[in-house]
Amino acid sequence: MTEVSHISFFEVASKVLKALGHPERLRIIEYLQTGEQTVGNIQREIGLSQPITSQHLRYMQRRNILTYRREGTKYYYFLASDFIRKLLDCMRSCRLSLESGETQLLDIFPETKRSE
Amino acid sequence: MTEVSHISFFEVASKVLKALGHPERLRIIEYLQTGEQTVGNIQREIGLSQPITSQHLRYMQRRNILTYRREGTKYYYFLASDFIRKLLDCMRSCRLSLESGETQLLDIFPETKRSE
DNA sequence: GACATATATAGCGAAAACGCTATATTGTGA
DNA sequence: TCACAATATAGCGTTTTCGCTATATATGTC
Repeated sequence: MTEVSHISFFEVASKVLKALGHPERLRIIEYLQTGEQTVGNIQREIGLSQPITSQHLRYMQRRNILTYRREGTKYYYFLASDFIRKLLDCMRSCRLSLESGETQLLDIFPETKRSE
Repeated sequence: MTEVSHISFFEVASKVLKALGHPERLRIIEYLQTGEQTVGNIQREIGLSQPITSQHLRYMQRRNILTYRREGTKYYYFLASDFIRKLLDCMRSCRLSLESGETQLLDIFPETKRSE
């Protein structure tokens, strides 16, 4: 019974959000939604170097977003909790709302050049 | 018609998530869900110093999460887009799922001491 | 034991975030 | 014009990210 009760939702949520605030990590997380994967598979799927992949995975594992299971020399990483899965559901919902045009956000990348 | 089409959802989303990955900023955002507020009100509500408050607001404004409106010497900040509002809805849904016990996440704060 | 495979870890430099103190800017009213 | 109120900005030191290269570790195979 870990007593985390005095830590507010904001502390917890912000920590998770921060950990997901990286494009490659988001891609990894989404990839893992279909189930556990080895480091090698993740690496090839996302297109990252081996150390970078490993570092992102470890980063998220330390923050309890991922866990892993070992089998011989292979490491299978997977989503650590239903909460993360719930969050991913939310993300997908937001994504759809964006892509359908239901909502939009103006110029998250204002540095984007037009016609160059 | 800004052409952001070649920038994937992951880039956009991660940028927003990163910006929200801070407890005080989350609090601010949630506070603004009820409508626009002056810097002073936000500052008092969240309990931050004036410069810190201003900096967080500017940080989020630069990332197009907030916008402001000026009236005399007062600055009214408010949520910049429906997408952000949608995201907040998702957050609330996740929050409820956490608090109701429907989902949980184990030890996001492992450094938390027990009985000390 | 030699070697390959799969993955983790260390170390490093550049960049960004963070919180703080001090100061500048701008509008308002006497 | 002077002073005040509301807010922004600058500058600084510390910490955290980030991506990279190089190396270590552990397991399986011959």
